[in-house]
Amino acid sequence: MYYRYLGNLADAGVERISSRELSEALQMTASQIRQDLNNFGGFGQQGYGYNVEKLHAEIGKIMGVDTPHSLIIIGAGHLGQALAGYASYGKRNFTVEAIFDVNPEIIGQEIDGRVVKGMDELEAFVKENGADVAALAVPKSVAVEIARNIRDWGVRAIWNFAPIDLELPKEFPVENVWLLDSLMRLSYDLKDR
Amino acid sequence: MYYRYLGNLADAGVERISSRELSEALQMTASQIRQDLNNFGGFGQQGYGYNVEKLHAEIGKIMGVDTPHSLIIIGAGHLGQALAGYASYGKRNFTVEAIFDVNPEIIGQEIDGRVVKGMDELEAFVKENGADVAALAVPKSVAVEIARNIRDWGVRAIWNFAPIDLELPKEFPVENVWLLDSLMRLSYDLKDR
DNA sequence: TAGATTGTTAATCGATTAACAATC
DNA sequence: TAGATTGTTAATCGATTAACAATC
Repeated sequence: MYYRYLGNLADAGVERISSRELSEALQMTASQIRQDLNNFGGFGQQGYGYNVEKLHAEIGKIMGVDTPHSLIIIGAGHLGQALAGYASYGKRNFTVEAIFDVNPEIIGQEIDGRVVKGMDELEAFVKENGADVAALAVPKSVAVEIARNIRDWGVRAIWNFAPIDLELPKEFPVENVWLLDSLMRLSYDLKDR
Repeated sequence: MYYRYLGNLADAGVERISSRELSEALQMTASQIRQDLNNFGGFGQQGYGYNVEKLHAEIGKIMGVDTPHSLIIIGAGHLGQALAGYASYGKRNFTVEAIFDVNPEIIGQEIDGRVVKGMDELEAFVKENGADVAALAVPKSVAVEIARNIRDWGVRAIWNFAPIDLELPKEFPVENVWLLDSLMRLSYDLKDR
């Protein structure tokens, strides 16, 4: 959240910001912000506040944005194609290296300049090239098995869009993007209004 | 989280579950679970535990899943099309009512059996039919303005996929789905491993 | 030097956990 | 009746807020 907001400020040409100003924009207390930032280091300066660009860069470093990461996309259905065409990965230093699907009609097609590979090529590809993150956009019926396999083959983390628990050891990094959960929060917000 | 897990249990035919068993599956304490559930009502029974189907239904009611909701999709690019084709809305009692785009080449095309309407039809559509939720899958350069408009016209909540703060009054329900944020959490998890 | 604002400690608050009586 | 497990109170813990000395 800090990273995103500071990026916007930097784009807008803002040079410095105080914890009080940040607190108004982000709807939290200035104390909270100073505590948070201080857990990672003294990024501010008494009497001045924080330099926007420097703070943005520091938080980026903490989050690992300064390290390039490779991304492969598994499943080239609607969602997989949307993920493949998503233009902003570069902003977080990610690069899409390959896209895979089982469907023979999709294999060989071009999506945003990349030819979709068959699932039978996945094992060899991962073993040869590795992959920092695999976006899993496949039906939930096959997600668990694919997840287990790609982890064994060398994928380091999974960005999971299948609405199911992947059952991997809990130290293995998984980010679940469960769209229905967020839609359900809206249905809750709409109650009794 | 409870709703999702209990749904899986129900599908698997599990009839009853105790807070202790739930706590093992969900990686939290049994105390926590009993506290959480009791805040909404006494759904369990001493000596027995919780009836899976009943608890699932109760949580559904709390979340508003028992009320049907309408959904419109604004922006029929890759992401909008993926959202339009997403099959599982019914599970949360949502129905996709219409899809809109500005691009003349896309307008009139069929996506999963629905004809894409032009953005110039949006105002009339919303004023006439209303919409509980609008999924906003448009470039961030136009997102803020569209958001302001559709709220004025009668959309009750926004499911926002544009990576920008929509600047709506904070009592208006907005769920931001910021994919790069979750990808960035993975980049953080991958640090120093 | 005076004003501003951080870094940091202490106080407060709320959330989590533990414990156990109630009861199925 | 005995065993199991909830509902709920009390104890603990951690996170947030307030306050202020340090310092730019």
